[in-house]
Amino acid sequence: MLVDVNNFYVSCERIFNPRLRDVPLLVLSNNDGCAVARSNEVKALGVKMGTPWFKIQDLARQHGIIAYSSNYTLYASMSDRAVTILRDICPDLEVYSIDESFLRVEKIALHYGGIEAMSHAIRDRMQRDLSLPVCCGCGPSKTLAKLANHLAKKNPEFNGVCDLNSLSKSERLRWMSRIDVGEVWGIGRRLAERLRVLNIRTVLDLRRADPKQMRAGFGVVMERTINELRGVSCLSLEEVEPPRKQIIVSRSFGRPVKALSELRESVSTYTARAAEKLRAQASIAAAVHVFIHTNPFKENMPQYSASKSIALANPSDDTRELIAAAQHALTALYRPGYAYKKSGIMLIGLSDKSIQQRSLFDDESQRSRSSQLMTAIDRLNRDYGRDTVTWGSAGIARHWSMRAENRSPRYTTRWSELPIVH
DNA sequence: TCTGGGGTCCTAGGACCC
DNA sequence: TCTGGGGTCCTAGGACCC
Repeated sequence: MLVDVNNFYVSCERIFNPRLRDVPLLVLSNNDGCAVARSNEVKALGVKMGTPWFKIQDLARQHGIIAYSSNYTLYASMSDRAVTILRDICPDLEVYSIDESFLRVEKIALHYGGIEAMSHAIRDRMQRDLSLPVCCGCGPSKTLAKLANHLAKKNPEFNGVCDLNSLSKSERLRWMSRIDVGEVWGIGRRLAERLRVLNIRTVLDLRRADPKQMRAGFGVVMERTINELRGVSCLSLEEVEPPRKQIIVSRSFGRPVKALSELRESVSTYTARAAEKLRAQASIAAAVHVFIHTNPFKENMPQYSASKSIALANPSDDTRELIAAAQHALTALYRPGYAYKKSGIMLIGLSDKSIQQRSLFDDESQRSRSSQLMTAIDRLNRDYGRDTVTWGSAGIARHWSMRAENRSPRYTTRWSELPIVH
């Protein structure tokens, strides 16, 4: 079963601010760039996912669309609560994204008197405990559960719940013949285009294609997708989240940045954040990759885009070493005279900290001091809030930082931002 | 003024080994 | 006329997901 929150970010904003409930509401990407979540009212006005905010503003004024900056602290916190509830109902669970989980339900559903009853129990509980609307889709493979979820979401007659197993075969095929092939999980824009050339236009067309033959033309992923559509499960439930293989932190700037000193602050800030994530999953990085670029949408401005990797002498999770490497890369990349729009860093070549290869000149005492220092800093920042202890090179004023002009309070994670009831 | 951020997997091709 | 067979590792690029 796939459980998916409807319009997740928008729904989070509505929990603590009931005034937002019946108005057209948008949530914008970082830097207030484009629409990443839309209420049903906004979808009805024809606003597409990813539309730049400045292109919607006239429409917004006409129809009273309200736009919020994204509040990832709130969304992550609500996501954690949702997963806690789902795990309580069904422990065989894979967290697939911030607002979706796959559940293995065949046994547990029996206690609820079937999948449909279980689905409604999930919907009621999410509504009652979190004020979050969800849809449940169920099928014999992940791809079919995804498809069922799509049906539940788009067709009111399903009432938010669709179990493909409970439909007759002819009903299943009829629904499949009505859905565009591009809606299938794993079929993106490019593949959908290529499939249409072969006259494969609907989910049913794809289901009828020959898996072996399609593998030759499209690769193994396509073969799996077709088999999954036929009810042959090829993708397993991944209950334990594997550690990340790379960690990226990057942001667009709130305004164009020209000075190397400001780029340096941004790169240190992002590296420090990436290093925290690295330590949180008990990994070390073998190399640091830095990139900077100008605004590609400004076609009449001089463009520059560059990136560079620096390998560390010894894989590390020490913010000081990672920042030093990142700054070294930035020095090599920087060209004066450009208006930079974005910088970012990647930690790559990640491996488990507990099995690290030491070098001939390794200094055990230094290494242990480094670990203790990083642990202490992480704990201070966790207990007393981000940036309680910060890095000098990351700057203080940070005039380059991203725009977020209408962010809601962090209702669930800050004492000072708790909602107040009058 | 103005267009996000963070990931994964697969494949082809090159370089190299014996 | 005419130049093997079997393998690994790495990287870049393309596709996808939310």
